[in-house]
Amino acid sequence: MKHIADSTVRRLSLYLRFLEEFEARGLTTISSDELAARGGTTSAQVRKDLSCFGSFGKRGLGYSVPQLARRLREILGLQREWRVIIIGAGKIGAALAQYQGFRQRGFRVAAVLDADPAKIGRTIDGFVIQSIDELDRVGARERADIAVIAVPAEGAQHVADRVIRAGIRGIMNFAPLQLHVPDSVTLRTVNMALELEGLSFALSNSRE
Amino acid sequence: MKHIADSTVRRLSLYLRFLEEFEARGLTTISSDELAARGGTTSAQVRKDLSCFGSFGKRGLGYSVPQLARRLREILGLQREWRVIIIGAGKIGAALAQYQGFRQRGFRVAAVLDADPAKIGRTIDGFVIQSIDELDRVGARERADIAVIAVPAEGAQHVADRVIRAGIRGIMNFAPLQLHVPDSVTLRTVNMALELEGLSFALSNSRE
DNA sequence: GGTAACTTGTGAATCAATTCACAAGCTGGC
DNA sequence: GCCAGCTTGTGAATTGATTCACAAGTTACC
Repeated sequence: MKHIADSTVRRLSLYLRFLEEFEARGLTTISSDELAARGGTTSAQVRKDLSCFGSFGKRGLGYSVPQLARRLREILGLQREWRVIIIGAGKIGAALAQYQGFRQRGFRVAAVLDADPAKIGRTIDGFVIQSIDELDRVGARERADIAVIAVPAEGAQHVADRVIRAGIRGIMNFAPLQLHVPDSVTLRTVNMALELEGLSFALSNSRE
Repeated sequence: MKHIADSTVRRLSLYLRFLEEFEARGLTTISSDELAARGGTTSAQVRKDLSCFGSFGKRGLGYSVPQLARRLREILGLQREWRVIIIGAGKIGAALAQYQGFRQRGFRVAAVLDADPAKIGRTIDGFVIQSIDELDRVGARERADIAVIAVPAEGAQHVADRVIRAGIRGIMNFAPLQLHVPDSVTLRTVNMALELEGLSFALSNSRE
């Protein structure tokens, strides 16, 4: 299959979100124009995005809401459950462990790990915090697919290396730095500082 | 000035992060190659990014670390303090209110607001939670520059509209949906579900 | 059955971002 | 002062993403 751009995948997720809304409202068909309006893009973009994976619409009519939703879930790999390990039981890790949005969309938190001996054994939202030295064991036992790295910047690359050695191939990084991972591993980084600085730049340079 | 792409601004932030590290280690010059290696990009990219704003390097030598860092802080608008209002005192809002990374980079949390009467008056990390109906007043009193929207998806667009009406021109959105804002307002969205689904897609389509 | 009104899917064209490649400039050593 | 060794800054080339534009297909209605 041809390579699919990140931006395309992001938009597919958005489309799916809208489709689920439409589904809940009992609508059965939707046009690329309607999807585009909701996502802040254009109808041509919507059609191009979808055309990467086949043609699901009916000319003159649009797309079947439930059918397209199902197809998008397949494409995004959301029919199955993904098992997530959270590493770092600080503020962010704890917030994520409790976050309902994970579970709702098929991402099940399987364990919470931390390096701090003082935290090990305590519970967060039902999870007993385990030592990060258990990473290999816990990862294997829980058949973890994805690791969420929510540790301070200093330790993050080291943690990432261990995660990869444990055979986990998806990493979501909340540490405020750029991790280096091999091509076989998929990395997404959420860096609040970066986003804020983006706002800072835009605000600084807008009123001219 | 020519329009600067988001991706460029993001990289500038990254470069600044590295420069600060180098500065702390007492290094005085750095080449585009070294910056590129850290950021997972190429030296040509680094030079192009910087060339949007002038030429700061010395041929044959590289860039002065403190000088380039200062210049990047200027470009990104980080010499001044930005005042942030957090709207939504749930899990995410609370985690953000306590997050030290904000303060460290010149973003001062000025207030925390919520719509739930049961929460108003309670404190989070020193902030008395105020009613969202006070938005106009609090925004003006605190001279807020940026609003962080950390409310459930249902209410988010409505909150955004009020934020904009209150004259706030920068929005960082944590609600899992696409907000619509006029061009005069700068919006950044952090959508965990989107990122996770990106991982799901990549993992589903990698082992072929 | 025919026509009017829509909407998709997609090649072609445009617009944007990244990479290439090299002249020009700086430094240190002799 | 001159040469060798680096490194920047930047047009040109390439690669990638988005938008345009339209043929082809579908439905509703008379």
